[in-house]
Formats: sequence, structure tokens, C-alpha cells
Amino acid sequence: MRVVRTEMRARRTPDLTVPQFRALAFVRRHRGASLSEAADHIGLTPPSMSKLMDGLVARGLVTREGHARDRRRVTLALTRRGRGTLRAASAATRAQLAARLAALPSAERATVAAAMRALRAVFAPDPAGGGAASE
Amino acid sequence: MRVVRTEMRARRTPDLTVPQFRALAFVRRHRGASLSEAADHIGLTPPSMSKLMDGLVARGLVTREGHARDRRRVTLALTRRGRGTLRAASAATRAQLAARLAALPSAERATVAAAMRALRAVFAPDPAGGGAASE
DNA sequence: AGTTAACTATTAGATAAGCTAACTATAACC
DNA sequence: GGTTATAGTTAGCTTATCTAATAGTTAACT
Repeated sequence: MRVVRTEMRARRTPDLTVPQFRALAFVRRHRGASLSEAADHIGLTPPSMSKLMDGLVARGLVTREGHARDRRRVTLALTRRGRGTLRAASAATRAQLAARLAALPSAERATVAAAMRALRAVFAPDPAGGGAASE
Repeated sequence: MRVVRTEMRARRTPDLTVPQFRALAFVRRHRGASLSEAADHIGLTPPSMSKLMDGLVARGLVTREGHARDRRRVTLALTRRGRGTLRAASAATRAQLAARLAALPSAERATVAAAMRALRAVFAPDPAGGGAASE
């Protein structure tokens, strides 16, 4: 995963930091989620998530609106631009990782995939982030 | 690796951040290294490494002395306390990871180990960090 | 109904990690 | 000996985190 981060940092295409990427991915997967929900799932405190969202809202990637019934809450969603940015970042990262992994013989790629499944079972991270690691 | 980081953060025993841990590990492995060497190996710019070392020197974990022949350079070394702190952090992290991995059947642990070897070959990280992952 | 308790989000203020640009001091080169 | 390159630091910026404190809302319980 260190390498994943490194690759993501190298990919300057849409210029998202790792926490920004994670937050966008969470919002994509949970449209209309609240700030606390995002903080919980990603493992940040609410103030941290609040500030993170400040930046994403300021960049026009996320909308933050008041909840209809519970006026304490906030409703998060991706903008069209947010979806595009996330998709581009995801594709770029995936491509770079795939390029690295392509250097492995396919038997070893299979071993890596099996290890990932085993580790996911033990650490049970949110299936959002690492899902669909087909290549 | 994300999980490694999380575990390390959770381990509050000697209270080292991940970059601090990495810097200490580098200095342990390369006694008398210069600042630039440390920055290069860890993948930071010299100013970042300089500031990181500021903190470690202030905490009495690292010594930073002038080089005998080349007075531009700086010579880094661990103090006794630095060695102890690093050892404690390393042991705590390792123990927590081992506890998690112990939940896996041994065949799957072997798969994980094989995957790590394969990935190391592709990404070729500094052998200092991930070495000796026996358990 | 009215007060208290719980919850949601933000602000304030701190530390740490990073970067680039600019500077200082020293060594190397010709 | 004067120019060029190298090593490290300082200055100033952004982002990521945290805890503590605050404000506004809703729920809960007399």
C-alpha cells in the first residue's frame, strides 16, 4: 500500500491527495452521506473530515447541502466534475500499478491476488477502496 | 501497507510517526550517513529531511555532527535512546501485525509471504523496512 | 411544555509532513 | 583565483491530523 500511495502521489494528472481521493471515493459510493458517516468510514475525526471537505467543496468536486429533515446534518454528493476527477485519478493510479504488476509472471500475479484476498479477510477494510483489483 | 501504517499509528508506545520511524531505521542501518543520503533513500527532499531530523535531534534520538573532512556535510547517528526507541516501536508494530496475521491459516500466511517477495522484486523498496518478516 | 441530554458540524489552535525557492557555506575545477 | 557545483538550512506555503471548545438541532424525559 505504500507503493499505492507513492504511485498516486506521482500521478499528478488530477492532483488529488490520498485523503482527498479516499473521501471522493466514499462520497461516490454513498451519495447523500453525512459528514460523520464519511469520517467514520474513513477513520478520521469529524473536524478533520470537515476541513477535508472544505477543500473539495472549494474546488467544486463535492456539494455540501443541508439535510431536509435533520438540520444538524449535512448531505454530501459529488459534482459532475468530482466524478470526472475521481474517475481520472482512479484510472491513472490503476494504470500505473498495472504497469508495475505486468512485470510479474502471471503465476505470481495470482499469488498476489490471493494474498490480497486473505489480508482483506483479516483486516476487513472498507471494500470500496481496494475493490475490483482485477489486473 | 496501509494497515501497517494504521497499526503503527495505533501503537502509542514510543510515539513515533511513520516518517520518523523510517528515518530512524535508515540511520540505524547506515551509521554516519549524510542528510542527503537519508533524503535520497527515503524519498524526501533535503529540506524535509532536515526538518524531520530537527525533531529527532531535539528529542535526543539522533546526533547530527559535522563531517571531519567535508565541512558541508553532516553525520547522522542514533543515540542510545534512539536505538531503544526504534527497537521498541519496531517490536510493538511487529507484534500487532503478527497478531492479526495469526488469524490466517498457515497456508494463507505462506501465500502472503510469497506475494510480498514477488512485490518486492517489482517495486524494489529499500530492504531495510520490510526485511525479516518471518511471522 | 420545558429542561436536559445527545448528536452534527464547525471553528480554533496545535503539531507534523511535504514542497519550492532562496540563501550560506564549503569544496572542486580549471 | 574565480567560477561552478554540492550540502544543508531557512522561509513560507499547503495539507493532514488531532483535541477542545462552540453553536445549533433533535430527542428524551420528566
